[in-house]
Amino acid sequence: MVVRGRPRSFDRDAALQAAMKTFWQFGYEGASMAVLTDAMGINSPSLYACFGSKEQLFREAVDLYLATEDKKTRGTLAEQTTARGAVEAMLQRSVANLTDPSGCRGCLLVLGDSNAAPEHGGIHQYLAQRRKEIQAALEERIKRGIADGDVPAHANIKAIAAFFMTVMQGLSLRARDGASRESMLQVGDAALAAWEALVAKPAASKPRKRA
Amino acid sequence: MVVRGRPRSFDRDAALQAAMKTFWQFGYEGASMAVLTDAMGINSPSLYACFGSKEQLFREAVDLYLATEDKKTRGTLAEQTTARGAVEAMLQRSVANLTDPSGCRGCLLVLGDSNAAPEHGGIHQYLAQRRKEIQAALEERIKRGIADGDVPAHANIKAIAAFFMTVMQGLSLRARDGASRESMLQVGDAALAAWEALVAKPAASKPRKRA
DNA sequence: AGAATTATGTATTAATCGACACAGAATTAA
DNA sequence: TTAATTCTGTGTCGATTAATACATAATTCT
Repeated sequence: MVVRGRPRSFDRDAALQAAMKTFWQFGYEGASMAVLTDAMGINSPSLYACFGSKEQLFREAVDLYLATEDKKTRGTLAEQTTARGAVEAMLQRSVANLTDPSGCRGCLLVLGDSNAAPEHGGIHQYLAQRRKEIQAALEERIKRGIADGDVPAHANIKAIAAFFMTVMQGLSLRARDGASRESMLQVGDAALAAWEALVAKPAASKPRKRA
Repeated sequence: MVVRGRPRSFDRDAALQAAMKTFWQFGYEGASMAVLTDAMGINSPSLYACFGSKEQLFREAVDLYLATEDKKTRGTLAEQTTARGAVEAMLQRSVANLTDPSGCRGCLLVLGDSNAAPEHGGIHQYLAQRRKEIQAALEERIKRGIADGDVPAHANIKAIAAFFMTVMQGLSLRARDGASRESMLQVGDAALAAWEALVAKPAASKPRKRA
């Protein structure tokens, strides 16, 4: 099946990857059409004809990000033999990703919709959903740890996953602020230091006073 | 000393507070002049005559935020008798602040410059400096814990402070995403669970393999 | 070849951005 | 009262935003 009219003069995949890196670096609103078309090497009519709109382009860029950058991080979850090892590897892999030397610091999923413009609620919801999925994957990995026997059965899975997600989101902000990889690894280690206490403590109502 | 010309017809402090809440809710770029002047109840020439520019207004708003909202959080650091208690109180106070029921969720210092528009580098630097000061205050509080004897002398102060700052920054993001106060308190508790391990471990080079 | 189809480049659209010109209003000083 | 001063409201400035109109180029189908 051959397409009929004038053939496209640019590589769609390459243009999408350029768009992804641009969104990664500047966020959704920060990546203006002028910046995007310049980075992609095309004019705006070509962009709209090929991708529909800026928002649809962004969604495709996010999907590409998930399929490439983020997949490596999530892959580490499955590889490790214990839940703790998986979280440790995830943190280290995440820091490596966040301090990308090519200039795209931070996580597209976290910083892409950083300014909450109400008219771009679709963007916000789309990313929030993706973040939710990642947290769910983390919960599943911890649950597997219970099945494997390396995590106590009474561990508060949701709280533990929320904690490590919060740390990774905070690391995204600090990466964008120029934090060194070394200092971020230290933060990851510090978070991991909570592991034993977290899995040991049952999901009790919070005792605000302690001995 | 009486001012000469036509008197100002609005309350400067009230207008500044309205601006602060607007910046708090929308961030620097999200708070457009139209939104600001509407919230402040004045026209843009009055805003410029009174505050200079949008950027100067933002800096004054940040200062007001520090002097009011954030001061309460920092005050808890000094009140507590131990460094651990101070961090615990800080986390709880921070969560309360981040889940402000008036609709301003998250921290102005963290989310105010969320989109890194290169032309607004001054805004970014200003907030980054304020965040740095807060982290320094946290380091000082832990250092005091060493002096008071409730923190081991070999504790890695900078790493501990960076860790809890990272958690609080992550909590800002999750607050903006609508996380419940309950879930955020759980995250704070989880972070605090790392305390004993953190202060116990000397600032050694990271042993990536563990028993 | 000629019609049909699709992409490209130039130029432009309406809307919004931050910022300000200007005239009139409100006050004090002389 | 008159001049000087300062603030207010209307209106608008040039720049930038995302998104297209339009004519032309390049390809396939008949």
